[in-house]
Amino acid sequence: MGRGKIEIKKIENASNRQVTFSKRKQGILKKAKEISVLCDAKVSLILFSSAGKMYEYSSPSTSLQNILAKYQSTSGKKLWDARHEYLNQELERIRKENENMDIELRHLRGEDLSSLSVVDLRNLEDSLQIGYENVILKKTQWMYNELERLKQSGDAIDEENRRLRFILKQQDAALCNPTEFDLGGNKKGKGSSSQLAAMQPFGFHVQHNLHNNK
Amino acid sequence: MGRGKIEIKKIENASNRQVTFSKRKQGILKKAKEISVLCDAKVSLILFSSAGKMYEYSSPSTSLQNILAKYQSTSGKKLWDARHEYLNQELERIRKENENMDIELRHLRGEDLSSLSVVDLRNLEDSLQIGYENVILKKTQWMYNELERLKQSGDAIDEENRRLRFILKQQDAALCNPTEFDLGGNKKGKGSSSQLAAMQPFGFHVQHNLHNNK
DNA sequence: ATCTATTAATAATC
DNA sequence: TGATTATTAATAGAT
Repeated sequence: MGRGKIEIKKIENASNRQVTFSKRKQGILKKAKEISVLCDAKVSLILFSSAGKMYEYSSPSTSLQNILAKYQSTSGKKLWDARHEYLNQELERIRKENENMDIELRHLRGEDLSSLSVVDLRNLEDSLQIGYENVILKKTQWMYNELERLKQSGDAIDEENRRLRFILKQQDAALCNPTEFDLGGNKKGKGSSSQLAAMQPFGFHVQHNLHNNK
Repeated sequence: MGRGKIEIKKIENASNRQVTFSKRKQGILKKAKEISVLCDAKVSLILFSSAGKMYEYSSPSTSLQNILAKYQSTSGKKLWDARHEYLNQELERIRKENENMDIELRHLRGEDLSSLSVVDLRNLEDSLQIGYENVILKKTQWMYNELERLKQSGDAIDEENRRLRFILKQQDAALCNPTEFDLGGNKKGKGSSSQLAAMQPFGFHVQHNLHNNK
């Protein structure tokens, strides 16, 4: 029905597919209504477009729930019992996973060690060492970056400083008044080092002597 | 479509109604297949005749269960009961908990540190130190216990040794034969120390100098 | 069930 | 999108 016959296979052009879906959706929903009225049938129709939009029809005076309940008792297939089963299993699985993780976390925090064998303790020790070293590495990296950033900002401040001194000297010369301001004796990097101290919320804490007995 | 137009209202003649249901059922099932193929749509169609016979169509590669799950999440309507709601929520909650633990574990192993702030890094560092110290403490404790145990077992061996020597001496005396066996010159603790060495699968590894910069 | 006159659905086009 | 229309598809009623 239409200007030409079409083959029943996926319409590749997404736009055409969408248009066809829209038209046929209208058609099938109408058919669903008609059969339910004409034949006093219970009908449930759910459609999802390829874009994920949902459309549904449920025959009047019968909710989808009722139809599904009837579906289950008629077909013998379990819909929510199966779903229920799945959820329970999944929950059980994840709970176990969770417990294992919790134990591992406690061990890494040095708690509940009594149940561990010496070999376990030794592995834990290694794991903690590796973790510690990685953290220190990361922190050191961050500090280098920060220092670099502050050094550059310090350079900019020095530059500004020199510019200001130059302007002052020019002004002095222009006024023929040989006043000398001591601007605090700024040397390259001094501004930045005080800034750095202010930004550090902690001591350096770098300890790379973990392997001394290995 | 047909020899005459019909009004869409319940067909009172049961026989005609059944015939019409049969014909239209065929038609709507075909339409359902067609739209699912042509438009790559997910379709679920369930039909009950007034006589209670059931017919269904589910688009391939999507079970009715999947469609219903999607129906629920899309429409927000609940198809199954409060128990399921609870299971779903619980699952969601535990999954989240799980993810958090996983992240924490990775951090403690020194992985995925890039997202952390310096303060986080510092806390991680402390946590690792504390964990490490606790593990070392536990291991040291274990070793002391082991030493004590071996010492006592050594004592027992010495005791046994003395008993054997005494018996031999008595036998010698009884035989009036003054033979002297050197039983290996066992002194208290010698047996136990070699046993200890055999039982230790590793070096001592005790490192209590973690706080030297604190 | 099968047939077929008719209506309904819709593919192509605008 | 929305409307039009030439065609095909579905089906009501008859057999």
